[in-house]
Amino acid sequence: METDGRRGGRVTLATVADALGVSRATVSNAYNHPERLSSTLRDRVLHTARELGYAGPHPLAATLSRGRVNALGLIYEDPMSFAFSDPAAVLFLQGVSEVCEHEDLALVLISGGPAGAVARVALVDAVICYCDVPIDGKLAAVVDRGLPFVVVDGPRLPGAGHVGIDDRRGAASAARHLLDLGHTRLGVLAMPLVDDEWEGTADLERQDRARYRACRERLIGYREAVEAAGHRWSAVPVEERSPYGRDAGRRAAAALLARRPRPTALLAMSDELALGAMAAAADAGLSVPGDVSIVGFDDVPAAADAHPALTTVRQSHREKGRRAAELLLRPHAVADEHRLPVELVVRASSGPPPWR
Amino acid sequence: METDGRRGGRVTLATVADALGVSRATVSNAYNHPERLSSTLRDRVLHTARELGYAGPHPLAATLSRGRVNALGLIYEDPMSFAFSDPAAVLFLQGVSEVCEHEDLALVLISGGPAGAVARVALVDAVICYCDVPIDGKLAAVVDRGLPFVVVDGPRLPGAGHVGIDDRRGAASAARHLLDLGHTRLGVLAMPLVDDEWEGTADLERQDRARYRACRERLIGYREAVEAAGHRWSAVPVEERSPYGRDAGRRAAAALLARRPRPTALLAMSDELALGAMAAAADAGLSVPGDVSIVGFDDVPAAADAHPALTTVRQSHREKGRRAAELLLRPHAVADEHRLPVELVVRASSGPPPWR
DNA sequence: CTCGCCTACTAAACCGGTTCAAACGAGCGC
DNA sequence: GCGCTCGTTTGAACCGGTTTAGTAGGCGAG
Repeated sequence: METDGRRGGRVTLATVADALGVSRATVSNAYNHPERLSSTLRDRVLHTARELGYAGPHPLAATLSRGRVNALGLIYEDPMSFAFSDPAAVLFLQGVSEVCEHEDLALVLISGGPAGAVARVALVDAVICYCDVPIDGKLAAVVDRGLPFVVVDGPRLPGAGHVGIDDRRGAASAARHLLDLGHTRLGVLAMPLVDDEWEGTADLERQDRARYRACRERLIGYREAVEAAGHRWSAVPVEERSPYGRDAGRRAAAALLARRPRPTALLAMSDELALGAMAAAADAGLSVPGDVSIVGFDDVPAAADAHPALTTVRQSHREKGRRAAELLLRPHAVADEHRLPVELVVRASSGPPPWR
Repeated sequence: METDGRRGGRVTLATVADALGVSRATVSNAYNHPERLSSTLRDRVLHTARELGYAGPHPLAATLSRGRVNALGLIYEDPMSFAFSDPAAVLFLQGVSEVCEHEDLALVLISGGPAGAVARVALVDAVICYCDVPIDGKLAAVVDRGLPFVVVDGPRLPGAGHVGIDDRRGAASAARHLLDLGHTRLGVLAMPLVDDEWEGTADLERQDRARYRACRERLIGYREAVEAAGHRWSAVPVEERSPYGRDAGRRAAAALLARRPRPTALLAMSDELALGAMAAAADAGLSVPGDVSIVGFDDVPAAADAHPALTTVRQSHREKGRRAAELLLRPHAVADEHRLPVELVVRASSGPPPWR
């Protein structure tokens, strides 16, 4: 016998076992398999534990034996703090957290530089990669560790699940909407195509190098619609700004609206960019949609609240979050692909061009 | 000798040690204390590890020995998913995540019911309790486990740090602003005072029972200002709605604006409630601030973007998040108290009453 | 030549539990 | 009185590392 119940003063499961003269297995069972103990003994164990100030099995140790930590990890492309200023990302997080809540799982937000220092050691059972990027440091850490993971909006990766939308079709429907209204001079507001913080009008070569899948697809969608309408894509300026917030949209739109002839319609690759564009239009004394039409992408809540309400492409970020989390809960389904619907929502920010 | 390098096919540190005929300590050192090994041996170890498909020490096991998981926990009063629809909470999260990022810490969002099932086992070193509530299930779990924690906006708890603002003064300044403008018929929009999902006009007795510290303090602030101006507090209707979003504000304001005589100014305990109130005013065909003035609390970004821009009490949620996280990083400082500044921001949603 | 010290590495304890096969005793049918 | 089953309880292995005290060997100084 002679276990080591009192080492260093810490109260461990062994302390309790010794105090009662029972085995550690018994104490462990009192917490994890109460039905295996006589109720008398169980009560004695629990009572003694309380008396000794034992707060129950140390989660870390329990976890090591069991091999499960009951936590889902979430890796974000950029610093995690950026996610909180992106309404779409916040909705996504909400979706994920709903599932976590329901399943009694913790949600672990993993940031810590591209090197993946945190990703390498984060205590999680599986990971949602909310990023649109080829394997970089963080994702590599996940792959190395052999953790199950799901990619959202990004590329399909072998062995990993996938949740996304038909970005191309969504973008095409937005462009077609404007073209159908009679617009011929379009401008595009793009989030960063390449991860180099460059800003300016992205030429075709740069568009081709677009690194982020969703970006690339949306660009292709715009282009297909423009060309299908008989226009030249090369005549459509694509203004790229970094990072990807409202201010970026404002600056990109300012540049586009300063062109002569002025575009009569702006296609924004996100609602945040579009809302920035509305501010730029106001700055320039232009009315929306009288002088310039604006169409966004995402349909975040602020889109409907805007003045005028923003025409945009709806996708459910929350549902994406839910799906991603659920995919990880059913391991056999991890390699699944979920493609969620998109839908053009016509509101007040788009109308016929001024000359019509 | 004869270690157990290959049990069940899993590649562990022992596998690598055996393959090389060195001790496990050596392999461990190769990763954690490279300087303790000759570079020759270190390279051999790392190389063999790669060859065997060993991804490095299992974080869980490492953690058990070291006793640190490098993660901060965050407990939210309500279901975590609610936090993502509250702009103030999102800003707070952003502040926390900034620090986590900088310190290479994971941020663990803990939800999972009031019973604290998740809180009891979440793998974290310390906890931020972003809730304004006496010890309930979740917090009890934290206390039992002896984790260091910080309370934000809630009550001061012995041994725990605290971050908050002077809610009373902030509320008083909002009320004083309206009273100075000449308003005499005020109405208050309150978030839940007691956790019973009740809705209606909270009488003095119910106000007294207000369970949430911030709520209680803001109410007192309003009251003090009202009484200092020579008015009777009991004449000011306090409309309570549950939960605490924009829709709640809309409903509360609708009720207040239906009163005769109609209040000429509304004090909202949060910007979300205030923005809901603006919608209610529009519903009722009332102009803001012509027919009714509205003042919020928080100064979230949407406040400045509203039409008209919202007068409100500014506090920095992000800074609160940062402070809370930082408090936990310096253990000796955990019992500290941080009181952040508040400031009235006068914008366009408040003006003199109609008769002036 | 010897002592002491330093470097490179190892054995064994430890982190705090969980789990599984086996032991034990009691009750029961025959 | 015997063999069985059932419900409890336990010893020992295990989870996968980290760490500390200590050893072997090489080298310089005295």
